[in-house]
Amino acid sequence: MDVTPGAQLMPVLGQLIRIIRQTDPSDGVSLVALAVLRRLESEGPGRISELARVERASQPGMTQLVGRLERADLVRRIPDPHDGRGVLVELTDGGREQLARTAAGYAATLDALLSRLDADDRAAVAAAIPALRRLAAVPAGAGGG
Amino acid sequence: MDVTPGAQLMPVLGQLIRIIRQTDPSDGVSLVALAVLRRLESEGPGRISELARVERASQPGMTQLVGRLERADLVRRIPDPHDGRGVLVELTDGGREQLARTAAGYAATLDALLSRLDADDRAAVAAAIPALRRLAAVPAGAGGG
DNA sequence: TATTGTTATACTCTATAACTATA
DNA sequence: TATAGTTATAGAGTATAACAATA
Repeated sequence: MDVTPGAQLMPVLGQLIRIIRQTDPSDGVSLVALAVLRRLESEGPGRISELARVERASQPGMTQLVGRLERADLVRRIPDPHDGRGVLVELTDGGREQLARTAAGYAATLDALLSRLDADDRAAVAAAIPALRRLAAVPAGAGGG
Repeated sequence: MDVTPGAQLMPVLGQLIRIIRQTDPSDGVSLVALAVLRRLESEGPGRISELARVERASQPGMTQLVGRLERADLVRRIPDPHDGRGVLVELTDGGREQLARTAAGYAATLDALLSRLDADDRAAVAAAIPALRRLAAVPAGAGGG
């Protein structure tokens, strides 16, 4: 067993996430919550089950998260006109503002960190971003090969 | 406000962490727990307060995490011979084995994901790993420049 | 007095199981 | 029967405040 890229990448991801999380807890918008808001903004209203699948949460977990977001007036539930069982979750104006604010806060934390690196390192990170984005977008359940 | 590297990097990190977390929950070893075990292995026994600082957790939070790890026989507490107030946390043999197992599981998840990328993307990620490692190692409290 | 660690308490986040309503 | 969503319940994880013991 040698040191694979995955083995090197993993602790780094954990550490970065912990740094990000601790920087801006005042907003009260967790990373999953933020991901949901972001998705609602870019894709429009979405179903609970779809959000759960895409964000890799359980359906009850997503119900509860949406409940918290609704109580904070960041989203609202509207009935799905095409399926009486379903619910569409929609971003409110407040949710849109909160999304912008929180995302900017988290981004600023990372940019501050990046600013401590030298130019070569910054360039290496920037060059890897599209690849990392594709890495994160690998569909759920995709095994190795 | 344009799209900074931090703004692009942030959602990717969140998504990757969620992927990693959901891949191998059976171990019961969280990412922070894993980071602590890893540190104990590489640096030897450490103080609660030191672990809390390095892993960016509160001191009570670290006490509780160490308590969970101790209950699972992954670490043990020994008195600090140089300071009656202090405690040294030490990895057990079981903890070392669990660390190897869990780290391998998480790494395999990431490597499987990486294997779905094309060669250029994989190279870009590999090239960025040292920079990302330095990014994650920026000391706590270091503001932007 | 300051530091180290623990206990008490509360909250967020998430999961599984059981349930309701619609398809 | 299958699917969409909710409720009930439990547990991990983490924080702040208050405390005990040692320096």
